[in-house]
Amino acid sequence: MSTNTIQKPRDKHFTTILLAAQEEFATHGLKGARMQAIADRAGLPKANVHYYFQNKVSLYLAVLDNIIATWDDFFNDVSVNDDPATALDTFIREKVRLSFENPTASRLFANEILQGAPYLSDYMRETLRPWVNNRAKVIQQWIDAGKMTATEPVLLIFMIWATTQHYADFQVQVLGILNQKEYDASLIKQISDFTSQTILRGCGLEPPNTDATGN
Amino acid sequence: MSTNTIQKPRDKHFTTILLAAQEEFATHGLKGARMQAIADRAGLPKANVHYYFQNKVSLYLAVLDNIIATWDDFFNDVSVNDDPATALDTFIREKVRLSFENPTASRLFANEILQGAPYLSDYMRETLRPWVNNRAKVIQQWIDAGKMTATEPVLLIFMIWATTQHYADFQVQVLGILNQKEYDASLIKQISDFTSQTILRGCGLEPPNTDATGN
DNA sequence: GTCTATAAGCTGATAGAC
DNA sequence: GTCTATCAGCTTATAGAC
Repeated sequence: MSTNTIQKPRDKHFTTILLAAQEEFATHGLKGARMQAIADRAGLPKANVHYYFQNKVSLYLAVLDNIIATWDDFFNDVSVNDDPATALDTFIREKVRLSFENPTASRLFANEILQGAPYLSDYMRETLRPWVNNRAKVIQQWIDAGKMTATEPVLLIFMIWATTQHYADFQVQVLGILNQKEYDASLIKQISDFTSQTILRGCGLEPPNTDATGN
Repeated sequence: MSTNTIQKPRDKHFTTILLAAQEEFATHGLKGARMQAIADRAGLPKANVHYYFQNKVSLYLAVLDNIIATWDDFFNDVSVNDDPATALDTFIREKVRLSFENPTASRLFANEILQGAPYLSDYMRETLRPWVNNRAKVIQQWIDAGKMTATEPVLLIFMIWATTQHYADFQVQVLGILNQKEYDASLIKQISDFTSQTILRGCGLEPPNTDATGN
């Protein structure tokens, strides 16, 4: 009973607080977030939050770590031999899906960057930059192999990020303009199709059939 | 001397504070911004800020008003009779230019939306939504006239916003990945060309020649 | 582990001299 | 109009009972 009751999430409250903090930080940023508001979102007294996390910054770092750890990227395993249309289509659709599934994570990331990325500069230099350069190389190889129109691979990645994350970060604006209360399945489908088709055509690629495959 | 010395900007300090506040609010949002930090950016004592602006919220509203007033939109005067490729190319390039010229305004706007647009809901409903619907109608007329491929006009506008504003809002990330200290003219040209060409091709339009026009 | 109460310091805003 | 000094209230963080 001593060794086999170890749980990775130290406590259910640990996770609860982490999620509550993610929402608060995503909305107001590090400086704007209030420990009391995080406690309220978690439905716990403020002192309880401090029991699990030493202070505001360490809680913020824990949230950032947690997000980056689950920051799946469906463009990792792509290589020259893959079909660029299929690979880019999958990448774009997965990014759109993530935006709707976990908008808070995207917003928190956006807030951190807006504030100058004070706590993510290491991650950007050591992880994100190499990742982008590596993926850009694959796109360049597709271009060199005549599989797609010449373009700027890194700017293409920026465009995919910007377009897909827009629906998470600017959700309030998008819904306000569309005069809708929330995203529904048909809108998400429409956005996925539009984004993939437009960007793929922009790269001189023929978008895969979307109706038959169902995605 | 009594009537003809009226100046619209009540004072040079008025403008100085407004700009300092714009930077602080753009970086940290309303809650995260500090009046002391605004005063420091303006190079004035904190009490001086309160002399010109009653409180934090009214200063924030003044900054928002100031931004929206100068929020030129180069897609206003477009009509069915215009060439969609030229009109969209101009719109995209002007949005890119604004992103590099006044990134702070874009970032402030982004921060307000991330926080749920508490002070811009009226503007979004009464000004922005009608504007988008109106411009979407023109795009739809181009499609109906066979001037461009069928697409979703509103989503196209979102895509242009997202792609162009990305370079202002995520400047730190973009420069970090490109391993550059700041945006230079050749990079801006490259981004303008890429963004316009990719989106126009994505709409089934032939991008205008960019080298000759020097745009 | 949980929670109330409170200390210590920060922040918005103002009073009042110049 | 400008600026120093300062107050009142908010915010982080902890002490200590349970």
